[in-house]
Amino acid sequence: MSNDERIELAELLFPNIKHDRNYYENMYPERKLKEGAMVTRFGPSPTGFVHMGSLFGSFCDSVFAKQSNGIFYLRIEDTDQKRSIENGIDGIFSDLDAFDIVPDESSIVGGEYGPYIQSERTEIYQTYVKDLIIRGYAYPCFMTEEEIAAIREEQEINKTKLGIYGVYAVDRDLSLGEIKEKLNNSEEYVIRLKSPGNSKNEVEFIDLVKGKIKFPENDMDLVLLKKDGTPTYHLAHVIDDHLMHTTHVIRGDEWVSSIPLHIQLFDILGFDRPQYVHTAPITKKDDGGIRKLSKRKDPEAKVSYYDEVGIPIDAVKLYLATILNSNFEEWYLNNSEKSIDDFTFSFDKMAVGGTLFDLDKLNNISKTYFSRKSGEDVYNETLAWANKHDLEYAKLLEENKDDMIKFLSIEKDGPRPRKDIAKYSDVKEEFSYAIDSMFIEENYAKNESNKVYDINLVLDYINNYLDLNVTNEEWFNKVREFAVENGYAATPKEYKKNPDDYKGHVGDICEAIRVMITGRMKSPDLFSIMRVLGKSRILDRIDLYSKIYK
RNA sequence: GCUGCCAUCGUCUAAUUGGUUUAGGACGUCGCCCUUUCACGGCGGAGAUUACGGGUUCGAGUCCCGUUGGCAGUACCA
Repeated sequence: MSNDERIELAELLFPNIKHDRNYYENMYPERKLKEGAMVTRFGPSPTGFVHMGSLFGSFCDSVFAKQSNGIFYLRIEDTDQKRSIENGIDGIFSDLDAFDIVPDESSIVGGEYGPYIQSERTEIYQTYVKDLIIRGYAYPCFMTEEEIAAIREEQEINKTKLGIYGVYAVDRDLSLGEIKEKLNNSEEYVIRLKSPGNSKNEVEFIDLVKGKIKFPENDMDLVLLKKDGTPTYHLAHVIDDHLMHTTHVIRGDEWVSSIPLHIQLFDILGFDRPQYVHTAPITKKDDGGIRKLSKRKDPEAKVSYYDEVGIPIDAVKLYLATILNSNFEEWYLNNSEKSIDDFTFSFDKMAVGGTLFDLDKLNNISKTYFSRKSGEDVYNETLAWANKHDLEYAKLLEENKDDMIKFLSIEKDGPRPRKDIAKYSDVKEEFSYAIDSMFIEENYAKNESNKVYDINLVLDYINNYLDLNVTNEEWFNKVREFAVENGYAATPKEYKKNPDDYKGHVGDICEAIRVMITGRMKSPDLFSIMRVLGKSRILDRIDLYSKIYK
């Protein structure tokens, strides 16, 4: 086809495209950012809610943009209208928002480089494709699905590479006359790349996490515009990331094999290539095999799962940070005052292979997260959570605010704070003794002890020995005295030496008190609990206990 | 089939870029200690002949080749 014929073809195919590419090049000039600032983007399809994998991706995007004083923007990739679901976009925004991942530019907050929804950029894509046709790098392809399937079958039998390339790209050299004829017959077509590549040549590129990768050059005539004039991911990626001036394309590593195509497209279009960062998937063991975490099969893949179960969002982010950079975990352990924002992430500390999702680790991270929070913070966060997921409990929390904070603050100060809560829902369980109205008979059934304790002994102690206005040490010494007077050993050690000489030891007395006033065998510091409760509530509980066990 | 990536304790990983490594840490697990219980903390154990085989080298977890295994892509889906 001659130059003039290609221009004629381009006009024929895209009569409505009036601008040329310079129009857009001028409309979206280079960003004015500091040296080293990264421009990253998250490009979800509105096909459902955000899952762990894409949350991880967007977390990377935002972290690297933030720490380099760059820009993180969100681009909705909805070029496949068949898969898009209703409210899909809203779901993405609300999920990201819940994790405090805030794009600097998006279809909601706007920005100079929009529109940020691909379905609104069709004209832009077509402008560039029109240019490609004029320059002989693209052509209309009229192959039907059946024809393509037949080719594929043939290729499978011959065990050659699958796809439309070389001799299989039957429409790549159609004459203008032939094309016109098909157009007049209203045959449907797509626009394919007329790949200038040769698979015998090698292309090389640097991936910032995987390093140098070599591929055979792309020689496939891949689809650029679909039958409906909408772009494929490949085309949209190249044009958008160029026009929006993305510096670092961070995406899942299922894309690495398309790299030869993408860099070819960048080159043909005369764009600078971005840096590529391909991240390993988060995986899960399943039936002996390993697969990506799946929204369908794994509840923990759903980002909303964590909120439902009561794992703090920041704990999840902390976990994401530990799988993002292998040196983060140790840093966080050694910097108890710092937060994720204080850590400098780097691409070379990212895992190359897939990472198995480890709920145990998340749990542990969540526990240390809680241990570093003050009682008041734990209270406030738990209340906020309960307001969403357990209104009844939320009400009780509000009614018992002062007490709750006191209980939650026990053994919180000092270098080794308590580390017993992993989820907001644990608070209700672990602190079941904290709220009077929840402290009912059934509580005692849960104390996992079959023992029946000596009520009179405990009453004697409470009435005649307990002084709540002393130090913990003074208090415990008193308990010791009381124990000895009643035939109990002062220490467990003494008891163990001569068990026959005693009825038991101090610990047994504490256990009796603990079970009666908390309903549990385990609790934070007993004396602290008693101080919060006060004598009369202690007596009430003993009274309740005696009703059941007498 | 073709193309590419990956391979260190159950899991996540470290190993100053080939040089005291009896391969380090964290999570999990087990035991002991601390202790009025639990949690925390401390100490310790089990758990990896660095997938396997060859090569280069004075020296290999680290470099090269092969094998095996896992993963991904191979769409008018992203």
